[in-house]
Amino acid sequence: MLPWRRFPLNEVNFAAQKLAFVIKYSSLIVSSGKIQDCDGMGSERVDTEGKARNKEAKMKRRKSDHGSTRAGGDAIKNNKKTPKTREKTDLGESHKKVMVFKSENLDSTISASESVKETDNDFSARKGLKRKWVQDESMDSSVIPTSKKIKHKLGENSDEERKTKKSNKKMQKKVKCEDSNECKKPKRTKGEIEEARQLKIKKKEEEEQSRWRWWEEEKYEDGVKWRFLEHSGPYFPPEYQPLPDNVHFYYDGKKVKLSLAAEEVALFFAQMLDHEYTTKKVFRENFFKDWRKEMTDAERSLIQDLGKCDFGEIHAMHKAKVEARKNMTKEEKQALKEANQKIVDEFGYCLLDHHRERIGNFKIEPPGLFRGRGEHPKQGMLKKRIQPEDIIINCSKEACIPVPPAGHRWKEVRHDNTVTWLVSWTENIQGSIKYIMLNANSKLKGEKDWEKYEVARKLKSCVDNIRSQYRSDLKSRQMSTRQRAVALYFIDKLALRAGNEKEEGETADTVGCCSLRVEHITLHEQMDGKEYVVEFDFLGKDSIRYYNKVPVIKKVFKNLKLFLENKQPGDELFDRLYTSMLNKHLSSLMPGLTAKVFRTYNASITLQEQLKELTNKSDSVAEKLLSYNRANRAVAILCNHQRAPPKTFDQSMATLQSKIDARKEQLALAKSGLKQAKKEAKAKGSSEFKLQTLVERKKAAVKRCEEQLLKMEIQATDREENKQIALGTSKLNYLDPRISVAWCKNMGLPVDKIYNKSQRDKFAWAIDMTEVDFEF
DNA sequence: ATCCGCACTTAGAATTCGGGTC
DNA sequence: GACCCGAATTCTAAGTGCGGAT
Repeated sequence: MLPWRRFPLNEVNFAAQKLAFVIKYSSLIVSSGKIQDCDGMGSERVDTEGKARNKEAKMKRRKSDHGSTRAGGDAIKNNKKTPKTREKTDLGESHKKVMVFKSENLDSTISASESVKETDNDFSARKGLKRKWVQDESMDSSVIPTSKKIKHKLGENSDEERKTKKSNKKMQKKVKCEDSNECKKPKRTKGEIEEARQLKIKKKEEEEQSRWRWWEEEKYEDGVKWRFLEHSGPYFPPEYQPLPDNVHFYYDGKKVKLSLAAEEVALFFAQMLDHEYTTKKVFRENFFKDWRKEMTDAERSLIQDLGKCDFGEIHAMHKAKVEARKNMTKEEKQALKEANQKIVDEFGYCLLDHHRERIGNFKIEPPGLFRGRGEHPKQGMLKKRIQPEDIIINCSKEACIPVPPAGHRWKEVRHDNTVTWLVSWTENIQGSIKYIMLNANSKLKGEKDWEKYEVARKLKSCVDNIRSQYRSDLKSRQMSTRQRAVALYFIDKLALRAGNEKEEGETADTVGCCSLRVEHITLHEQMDGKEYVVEFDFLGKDSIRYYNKVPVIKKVFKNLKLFLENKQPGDELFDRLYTSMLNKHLSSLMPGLTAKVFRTYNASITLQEQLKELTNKSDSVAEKLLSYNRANRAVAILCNHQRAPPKTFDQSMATLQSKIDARKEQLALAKSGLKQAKKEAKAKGSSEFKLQTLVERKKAAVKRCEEQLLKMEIQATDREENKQIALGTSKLNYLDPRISVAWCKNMGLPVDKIYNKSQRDKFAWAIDMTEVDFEF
């Protein structure tokens, strides 16, 4: 690697540092406790008008910026902002990040872009491929239930094939029975349980065999997502059931019988009464406004004050219903489960290019009160019931078009194979479009996912150049270029999101990199013994707080100082920068490169490096898994994936601790037992066979005890470290699964130690194709 | 050139499942 | 067999970014 391509030394996160961090960060997180409230930072929020003015000014500048050459010379004098006191956001116990990693540049490896080939679209050739597939891995539609019409399309495999397959399965089952003890110990309720278990195993095998190995097929021509698509349409939630006669709503102490529409909305509110939402002013106001819209004139003139409404009985009824559900008999639960399964069978699958694919969300979202995240201005608004007349169906021309519910018709039926959705509707809160799409284990999603990681790998080979480019851009004479360079520095180093512009008043006030405001950063020439520290404090996606103190290079620091000149807290930090410009620039550096690719790249490369550093082949399984989780955790911290600590966290930790203590006692007991046995054996001479075996047995007991203790202790460490960190998001969306699969192979671990069933399904392509020596 | 609608990914919370324990 | 708890799944909000209309 050429020296000039590298980050200067103070930027490189050395392996030793990182290792120390990983070992240390657990204690940091554990000991950090509560973070200060944002408002404690002395930052002020500007009123909406102020922000709107800002935006306007930015728009004007956007037009004139071309001519500007002197950096900072044309800084805008901002309008005076009127600060507004804002309701405090309860951020809960989020962890304080003390250090964030940066991945060091690795020697570039040219990535395998060949996997994303775009060629032959000769359908007959493809057909041949497919036919081959059908023969090789016939789908047994008699086992996996489908809706009628989908089933008949599936009937491509001959009975003969089916028979052979079945007999194969029988053989497999027999073998299994012989070498496992499953057959030997029939359980209490044996018959049924055993049968169910066998059925499950069988189903699993079937699934494995019927998996569409799309990654072995050629890709379609650009833009074409499918050639044939058939489905049963959406599943609608049940109609509203009026309240029983003994449940009443009271207004101002008097019983009021509400109209059906008003009653339904009242129930939405009553259901949420235990939730904090219903105490919030904005929520209550929005709800009340929308509720009144649903009332009859008479109701509207009577019910004027939400405070006088008594939903007590409705709330109690709802709670009783929930309780009753919990207390259902086994038979009732079983019946319910079967009914649900029937719905899944009918609506949960579609047929896409001769393959049966699972749909991700085939149920229409039921009506209710909108629950935004954070301080959402629209929280509490009524989310309306979706009618078939709101629904657009997308499927093949040749397919059976799903039938709308009786007496209804679809808004539209279209046949657009350049999109992946099956059903769409427009939601009434933001006016945005909602879609029904395929499950994550589908070809459509999997292929895209694979492609995403290939783009990120491509970035690996040119990231050095890009870094040196934005570093030299820090000195650019053009203000917008400098801002772009600093933003890129943050996006790369801190894995910040792009930060698109948002419509004022439509959503919670959250920001990403390009939309950062002056109030979100504080500059410290010196802090905690470090130079040029930037302190970030803002709410990001989902109103999750990002708090971090980061030492930056001098040039970045000086630029930030410049950007802050003559600005108010509510002004934009990067007033000359837009995500569109940034992405346009990035795509000129590398095709397909956008801001979010950096997140994927840095996440995956961090995982790979961490795994390399943290794991040894000689470690025990539990230790390996702890290391894997720690590597995963390092990524989650980098990407700021937080979660509310589980409600039962303290309790479950205590339980685990008491188990550990008990095990320790047991171990001590086992040890003294061993000692005693050894003593006796020695006294009676080694000829005593019985005593010798006793010693061996005791030894084994001690060893077992020790192992179990270690395992539990590791589990406790893992859980403690994970208190407020969510691993799932990075695992599912940012970490190239091939890194994990290769690691498993290297470590001699089965993949199901790190991926559960649905994760294995989602990453089937990676599990199938990854070799031990895979390098991201 | 800019805006905006659209499509699709990413996100944490809520709910449900299922296996272990008493 | 009831109950409890962590894991898995579901749900849907909230982002990103492309590309066509203007």
